[in-house]
Amino acid sequence: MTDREPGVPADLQAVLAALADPHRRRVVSSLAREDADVERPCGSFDLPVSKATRTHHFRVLREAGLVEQRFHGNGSSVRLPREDIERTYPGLLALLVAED
Amino acid sequence: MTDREPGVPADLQAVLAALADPHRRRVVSSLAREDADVERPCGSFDLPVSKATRTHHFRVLREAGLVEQRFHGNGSSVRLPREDIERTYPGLLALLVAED
DNA sequence: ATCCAGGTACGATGCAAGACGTACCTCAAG
DNA sequence: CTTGAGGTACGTCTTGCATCGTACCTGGAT
Repeated sequence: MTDREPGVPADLQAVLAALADPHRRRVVSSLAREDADVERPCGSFDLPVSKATRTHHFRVLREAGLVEQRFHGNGSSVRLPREDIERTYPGLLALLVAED
Repeated sequence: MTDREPGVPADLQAVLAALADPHRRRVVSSLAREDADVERPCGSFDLPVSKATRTHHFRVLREAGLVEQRFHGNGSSVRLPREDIERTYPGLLALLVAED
């Protein structure tokens, strides 16, 4: 089963709301720092929260269009739709990468 | 008077949290669309909220370093520290201006 | 002096959102 | 088949935050 989300970033309101959470921002900036648009398992970001909460955060990111999530049965991975984000909100990812 | 170091935007966390609110984002993008760094009375952004709430929002914006607020007795005005913001978070204002 | 518009401080309220436990699902490895 | 890891759904708890009313302050206009 190769489900993919639409892939178009949501409105700026949703995007900023999603990024206003430190855990979610950390996921996105972590992906944005990768060399390419690599697909990473959701568990590879060690978020100090429970499984249920992690599911919640990835849902918010997905619905904001900030990640594409692929479900493969007993696991799931995320990928940063860099092109789409960059086209809609140019410079946004650079801001996150520059942090710290 | 919670004055921070003047002219320096706060960390990205505070900035994004401040911009996650539609009313506050509207104030900033409205200022960012001005021709120059003009000083505008706080009442000139017609926010559909009470006086107390407006005070609250301007405080958040001020503490995030997104506006400079000048108090002149019985009134107050805000100004966008465009240079400072642009230096710390290049491209941020452009994102807000581009919003419909 | 009085009034009023513009602001702040404080306290209260209502709701959204983050966090969690539990139950349940699916697949892969034993 | 059984087990365990990774995920989701649901209900709940709790915290944070936007909002407001009220009281109070200040300065300009009447």
